Amino acid sequence: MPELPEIETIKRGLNGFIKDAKIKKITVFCEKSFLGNPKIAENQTVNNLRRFGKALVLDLTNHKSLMIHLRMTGQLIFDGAKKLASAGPNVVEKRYAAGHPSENFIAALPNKQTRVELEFENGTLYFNDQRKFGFIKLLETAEIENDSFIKKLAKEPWAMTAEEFYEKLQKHKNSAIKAVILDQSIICGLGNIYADESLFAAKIHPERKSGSLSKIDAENLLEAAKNVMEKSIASGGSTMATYVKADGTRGDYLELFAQVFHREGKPCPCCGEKIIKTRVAGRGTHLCPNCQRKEHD
DNA sequence: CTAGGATCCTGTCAGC
DNA sequence: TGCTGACAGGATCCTA
Repeated sequence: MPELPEIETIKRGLNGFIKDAKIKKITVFCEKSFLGNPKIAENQTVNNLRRFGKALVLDLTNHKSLMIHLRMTGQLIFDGAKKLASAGPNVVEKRYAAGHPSENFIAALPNKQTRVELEFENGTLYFNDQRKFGFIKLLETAEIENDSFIKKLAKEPWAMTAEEFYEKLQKHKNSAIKAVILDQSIICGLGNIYADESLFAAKIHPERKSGSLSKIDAENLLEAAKNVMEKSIASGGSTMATYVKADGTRGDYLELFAQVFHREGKPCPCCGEKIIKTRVAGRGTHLCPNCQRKEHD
């Protein structure tokens, strides 16, 4: 899915469209994609957009909130006009799309993969999700922090000290480091892409036991995680803007920053060795066998 | 408690 | 062409 940088991008992007906008009607096409009674969120205004790790939360006027998790293939696509008057009369941007990159960003909606549709006064927000792992959940605003998922989230890399991170790695010393940094209760925000990118940047082999990392390794890895995610947020994450190039052809937003992810067979940007793809912690894993050594002293 | 694997679901792609 | 299995930007549940 969409990892932390994508959700942060979605939050910032949607803010201009749906903050202070009223939800007129909610249509649920797939029952398991919406938890709770959608009627309760109708005729309510979105006061605030918040992010908790990879979850997006829309706070409503009636002290309820919609918690949205995109998981692997979720997307949020808004079709309509920007709310901000500052957008002016010549609003070019009529659609804002972000999340799992696919043709849905530019397709006619709703379509086969549309699970929930939220009609606002100024447009429509589509929640698309091919694999149905994602969901929208209606909760009391006061209960958001007590939600089982949000409650166990660890700190984000920016809020964590290298010492803290190192201590956490020691607690899971027999697991592969990649598995450990994918665990949201240990460090929050990384997914499969940024885990691979962070490990590459810190020159750490994904299969190394967490306990074999030195304090310096831990510090480097934490720094790398911050850097790769900041860079992705700065480039707009996975959005319609990065998916459709200026000439109308399809691009891959990974081109903007990925050094190893989806680059198997291509030269390592650091040493020229061929990037390889393996399997670690049950996930496809990309690395440079020269820059990231398993053996170390 | 940790660690690893199966599982939820749909779609696409490589290999016969 | 049609079938089959592998796999996918996540997290949880079950087992040992």
